[in-house]
Amino acid sequence: MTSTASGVEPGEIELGAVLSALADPHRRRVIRDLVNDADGSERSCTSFGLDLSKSTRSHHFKVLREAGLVHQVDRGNRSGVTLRRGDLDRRFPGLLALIGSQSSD
Amino acid sequence: MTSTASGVEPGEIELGAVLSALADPHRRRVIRDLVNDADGSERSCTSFGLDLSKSTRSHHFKVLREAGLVHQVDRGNRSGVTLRRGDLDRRFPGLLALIGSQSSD
DNA sequence: ACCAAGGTTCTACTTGCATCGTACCTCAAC
DNA sequence: GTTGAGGTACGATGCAAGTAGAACCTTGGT
Repeated sequence: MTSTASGVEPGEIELGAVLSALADPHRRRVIRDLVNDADGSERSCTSFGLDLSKSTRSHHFKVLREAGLVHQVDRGNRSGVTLRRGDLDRRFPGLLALIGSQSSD
Repeated sequence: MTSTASGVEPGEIELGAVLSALADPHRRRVIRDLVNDADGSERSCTSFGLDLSKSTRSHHFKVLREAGLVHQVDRGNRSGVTLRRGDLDRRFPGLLALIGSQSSD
């Protein structure tokens, strides 16, 4: 029903949760791709080419969502994942640029 | 014997390891304190007020060392911990500033 | 010479986390 | 309306990580 879906408040984003989320290579790859996408672009969970079972993939997006890194819009069929660029740049300036600039490690 | 003690090469510092290291609150606190210290200042492991057993404390400094975040000089009695500010700023610009600016979360 | 304090290593325990399979839901397409 | 694909939730499992205690080493201070 196009709800905003379980994300923390902009002011509640915690550095520990963000760093834990970004410590995982798969999740970091998702964020890197989103950073380098056009601003506000919406992608589905499967579009990142993660080589994982779909339950594991869903889990990782839940972590990203609960850490406050992405918004996820329920479109019934698929789900629209967007980077919370504004909130993140405001709270952790330079972080997204850093993630986006890394080649793959 | 004042050896340089098990640190990765400047070019070998990996973002994943750094983020994993910083995901832990205790380790993040150590780095935050070091960032806000005078440049190149050397501190002992106990000087950070970590409420942990000394074996656990030693473990955390090993993680920081192996991730490339700190150098540790063996002075026999105590140990001199220093932040690898130059290497880190060069490789991950903005990261240390980010950690240093966080109050405590 | 002794003792206390700072560190490291080893071992062990416990918790957390990544992973997957299954079941279930929603919608788009045929 | 049935099927298939995208997602979520739950339960189970296996490995990684945080924690601490004990034994040991080194050195500064008494």
